[in-house]
Amino acid sequence: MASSGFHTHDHVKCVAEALGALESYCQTEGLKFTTLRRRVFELLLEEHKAMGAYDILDRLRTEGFSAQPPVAYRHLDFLVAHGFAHKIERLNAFIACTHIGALHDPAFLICRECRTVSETMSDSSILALHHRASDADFQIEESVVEAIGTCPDCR
Amino acid sequence: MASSGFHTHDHVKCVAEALGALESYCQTEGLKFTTLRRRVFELLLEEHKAMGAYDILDRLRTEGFSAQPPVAYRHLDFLVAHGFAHKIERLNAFIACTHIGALHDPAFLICRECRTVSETMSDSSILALHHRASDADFQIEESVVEAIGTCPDCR
DNA sequence: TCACTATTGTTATACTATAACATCAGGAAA
DNA sequence: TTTCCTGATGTTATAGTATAACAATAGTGA
Ligand SMILES: [Zn+2]
Ligand SMILES: [Zn+2]
Ligand SMILES: [Zn+2]
Ligand SMILES: [Zn+2]
Repeated sequence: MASSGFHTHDHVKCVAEALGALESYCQTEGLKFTTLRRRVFELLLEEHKAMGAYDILDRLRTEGFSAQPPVAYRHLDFLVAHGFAHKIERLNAFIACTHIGALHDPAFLICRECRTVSETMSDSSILALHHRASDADFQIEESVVEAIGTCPDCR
Repeated sequence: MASSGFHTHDHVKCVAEALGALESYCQTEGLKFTTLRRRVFELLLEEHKAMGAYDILDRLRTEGFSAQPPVAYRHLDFLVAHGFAHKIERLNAFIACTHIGALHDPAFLICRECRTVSETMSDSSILALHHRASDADFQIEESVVEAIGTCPDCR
């Protein structure tokens, strides 16, 4: 068991399921489950903490991969585009999705000390905005809901 | 009348009130209402659109002010710290607050085409995240709620 | 074989933000 | 008045984040 999203869970299973989901997604969509795609996702999955693109890059470099900025961004963007990761705007960083396969507008609890992130599938604050948006004839395409604070472990 | 937040309003009055609020705030807090503070705020107030720090800088430069990055960030940070502006994380840009003086957790509707922003005062009690946060013994210190889409004018 | 497409490699550059320190102006204390 | 302190501004340099553009490669199917 490991701490995640500020509660304990079976993280080994958590990682295995996520990797399995990416592999079968790639198969059914005709995408390649390449070494780098897998490895970048594994790095994001190691802990439930936000990682910057350049953190990823440093890890890849020590493992002997090519480590120019575009390789990190390419694979992170791939994961985000297909719903396996999210960008945390407040931190300019990335996190593995913990609700893979579910259509969702994620909301995050982010510890400013340790960068641990807990993901929720939706949040009523965005519903209020949807209401206001329809009043204004505004079409919401994407939402960012992030709460920054300190987690129990960092207090 | 001008369009703002996707609805018409008296923008001349809107600007005048905001500048007046900053001036009296500075007086009561013993802060100086300097030319640059005033000018940066005026630039943000020109339209209800998010402006990047370097957009501000370009404007200052054409007006003969010193235009090194720290001058833009210093005054933008000043406005944000005292509640007269907000940072739009999704755009790495800034916007004048439209609810000056009110304690609020703002939420934004942001047009991806024209960068026009409409600000809502979200009642933080409606955040489902707060509920989840207290379950997890997580203390929220700050929130980011942004919806990105297209406004009526850009369709 | 050939052509096509997806993926990866590489160089260069753009965009965003802050650290650190020098200078200046105004007000309070000596 | 002179000195000192504080807040504000000026300036240089650098750190951190992200993308454009194009070359090379590998696999697929005609
Ligand atoms: Zn886990
Ligand atoms: Zn998710
Ligand atoms: Zn207005
Ligand atoms: Zn506001």
